[in-house]
Parts: sequence; structure tokens; C-alpha cells
Amino acid sequence: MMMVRKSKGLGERHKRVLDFIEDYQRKHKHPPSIREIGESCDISSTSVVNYYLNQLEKSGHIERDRKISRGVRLTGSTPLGDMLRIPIYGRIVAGEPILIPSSDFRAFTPDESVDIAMSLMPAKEKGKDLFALEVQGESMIDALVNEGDIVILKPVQDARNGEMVAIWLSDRNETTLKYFYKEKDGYRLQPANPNFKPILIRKTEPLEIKGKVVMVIRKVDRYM
Amino acid sequence: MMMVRKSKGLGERHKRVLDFIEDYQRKHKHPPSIREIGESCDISSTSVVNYYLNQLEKSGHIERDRKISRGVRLTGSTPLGDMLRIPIYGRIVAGEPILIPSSDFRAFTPDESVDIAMSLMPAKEKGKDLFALEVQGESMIDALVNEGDIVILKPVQDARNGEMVAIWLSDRNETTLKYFYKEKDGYRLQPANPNFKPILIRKTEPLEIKGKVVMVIRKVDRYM
DNA sequence: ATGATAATCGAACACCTGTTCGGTGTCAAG
DNA sequence: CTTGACACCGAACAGGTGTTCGATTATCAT
Repeated sequence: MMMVRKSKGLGERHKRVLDFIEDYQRKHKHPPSIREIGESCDISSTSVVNYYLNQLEKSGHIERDRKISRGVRLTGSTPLGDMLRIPIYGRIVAGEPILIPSSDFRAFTPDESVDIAMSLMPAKEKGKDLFALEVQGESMIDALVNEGDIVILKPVQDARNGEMVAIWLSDRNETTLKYFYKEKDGYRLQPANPNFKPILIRKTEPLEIKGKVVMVIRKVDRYM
Repeated sequence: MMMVRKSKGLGERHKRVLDFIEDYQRKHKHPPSIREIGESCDISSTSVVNYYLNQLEKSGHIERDRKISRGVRLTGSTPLGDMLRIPIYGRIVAGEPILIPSSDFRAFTPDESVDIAMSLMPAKEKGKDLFALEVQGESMIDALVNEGDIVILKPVQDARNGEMVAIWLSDRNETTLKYFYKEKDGYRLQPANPNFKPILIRKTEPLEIKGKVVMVIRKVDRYM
């Protein structure tokens, strides 16, 4: 008769090991040794680490180069080296609010994510709680953003003039990407494309800034 | 009196070691051991490998975690793991031709380059001779591409309908980014933004396809 | 030639590291 | 109670691996 797993999937110990490997790899640029894993995870015997490692390998979470030193690595596309893994929280669609997960609700394995080389990111944004949205519909085309594009945002509540922000206009029931300007009697939401006219918002209208765009990525492979 | 270095900078052996480390790291996801380096570079003694490693460390090319196994790593922003380093060949400016370096003229250290995570690239394009251009001027704005954007291209001579391509119109003396369509009496160059009208090119007019756009990247940090 | 410096080698050494194996304790099923 | 699966420990072992050192050969200015 099969035993029922105490907790679905991995145990607490497994996660610690997994986290440690990722952390160590990022810091040292090379994998940890079995003993280093043990120390960090309060496992006093190398054989127990090996025990866990074998399980994690069986469950497909890691790969091992047997017999050779430090031959552990996480499976799949690991944000090795100098890249940021940015979770894709959803789609940005006119007519629907963006759901920004509360603070650090970071799923262990986000449904989807994008990896961006550190070298591409503006220095200031590194390590922030960046998140990404996939643009659906052509409602944002006046901001030089098209269907299918991925926009990377930094969560902010306030914006300075000239910044491209994701804005939720609750009374119009609309989310949009625009350049943001404060003016005497309200806000001006300026499309990036000069052929479009700006949207003027009176101070009385509610306006909620969701995030500031720091990067836009368009993959042009759907026209193959 | 100082000795004059035979060849400027690094010797042939040094480069082989450097290349091997990068290659090995990419393949195995962990650094090589001293003996593995030796084998691959026709160095029969571990002490000689150590000798070279010390020099490379002194010259700043690598870092070493002394005493620990496989503690070598390349310095600086190494295209570690799963990223592609794509050279930026120049700027794309309307009114000037793009210079595409002949075949595999790949400088050891391109003036500039962008690192893109493999996971972001369309599977087909991986490992191709991709190159990147920085867009200058707003001449391409009708293709949803703006000043400062980086477009990543695959070099092609011919395009299929619907592909976004970089085109050189020699009689108009103009380079442009457009969606490409063959039609009965010529070509139609369709801007991505539907609010702009297509450019129609007769078969008599010369048209030279430089490359096909596979990705567009926009860093939005200059508005800080 | 000659002495100095660089490039190599090979072997010995000591620690690093993964593997293996015999035990201990717990807990639930038989 | 016994059994067996599970999680865990500690020690011992066999290679893996970086380090060190004495010795040899090449190169080159003097």
C-alpha cells in the first residue's frame, strides 16, 4: 500500500536544499559540495545530504554529475550567473484591472517568467521587486507597445513627469500604458506616438499608478 | 629592464585555457578541474595549468576560489549558462546604409553587445549569427520601434510575407523597418501601426533585405 | 658562452568530496 | 510485539583535486 506523502510534493528540508543550491550558485558561480549543503541545512551527515539529493534527482528537480566534485545543478532553465528572473504576473488588458500580488507573495515556481541579463537592466532597478506583464489587445499601441509584448515594471505608487507608467483609471474601467505628466489642473497621459493626442485627467477623477515601465520586450517570431 | 611581451596581451595557450573554461562552463554548468583543463589544452602537468591560471588571475581574466574544487570562473560579465551574447554592429539610421560585417568577422570583444537569455529566444534562432542594431532617429516609429531601441536581427536575403525586416532602398537612400509583403506588381512595406499607410514598391525599384527582426528591446531608463 | 627568466614537467602530498555501509530511532501496519 | 519503511547519523574509504617543489629545457639579452 502506498504511503501518503505528508506534504504534497517536497518536504521542508528539500526546499531548503534547493534554495541553498540556487543561492550558492548565484553567489559563488559554482555549485556547492555535499558537505556545504549539509552545513547550511543543518544536516550533519553527508550521507543524508546524498539521500536528499538522490530524491531530488529522482523527482527531476536537480541533475547530478556523479563522481565529480560539485556536480549538482538545478534542472531546467536556472537563472544562472548574471540574470534576473522576473515573474510574469499576468496580462495587461484594457477593461480589466491588473492584479498585483500582495508584497512578497512569490510562488516557488511562477507560472511563467522572463530571464533578463543583468547587463541589460538599468543599474538602479537590479534586485528590485520587478514584475512583468504580457500585453493583450492593441489598447496600448499608442505607447509603442503591441499585442504580445512583455513589459517589465517596477512597482511604484507615484510617478515623476515623463515616466512611462501602467495606470488604472477606475471610473473609466481601463488600464493603460502612458507617459505621465502632472499639470496644473490634473494629469496628462501622453502617448508615446506623437500622432496620438494626450488624455487629460482631472484631479477629481481617480487615478491609480500600478508601476513604472523599465523595459519592453517584443519577440517577433509569431510571424514565421 | 622589462621584457617585451612576444604577442600583445595573452599567449596562444592562455586563450585556449580561457576558451576552454567558458566552453566547459556552458556545457557542464560547473567549472572544470585543473586536470580537465590540462587534458583539453595539451598541458601534461597540473602545475603548468596552475601556472597559467595564476597568470590569468593576475591579469584579471579569471577569479579563483583557492583550495576548493573547480573554483575557477571567468571575470566580469560572462555569458554564463544559458544566454546568448549578441554583438551590436551599429546603428540603423534612415538615410544611411547598414554596414553588415562580412560573414564571420566577429571581433573577440565587440565594442558593445547585448546578452539575451536563451529562454527568451525563439528556438529556431538560437546559435545563429544574430546581430543587433540600435535605432537612431524616429524614422522607424511606424514599426513600433523608437529611438534608442535595440533590434535583434537574423541575417537573411529573402523574406516571407509578414516578416518584419530591415530594408535598404538604395534609390530612396533609406533604411527602414517594415513588415514585408510580396504583391502582384511589387512589394508592400506595411508599418506595424495600422494608423500609417503602407509603402508600395514597384518591382523596378531596387530593394535589399538586410535582416529579419526577431526581437525588439526597449530600455526605458532615460526618462528617469 | 653564460646567466637570468620563462615555460614545462613529474611526482609527492594533503585535503576535498562523493560513496558506501552498518546503525539508531520513529511510526504505523500487521 | 514484530516488521518494515523512513529519516537520519557517523565513520571509513577511494578517488578527485589543488598545491608545492625540485628539476629540466628553451629563450634571450649580455
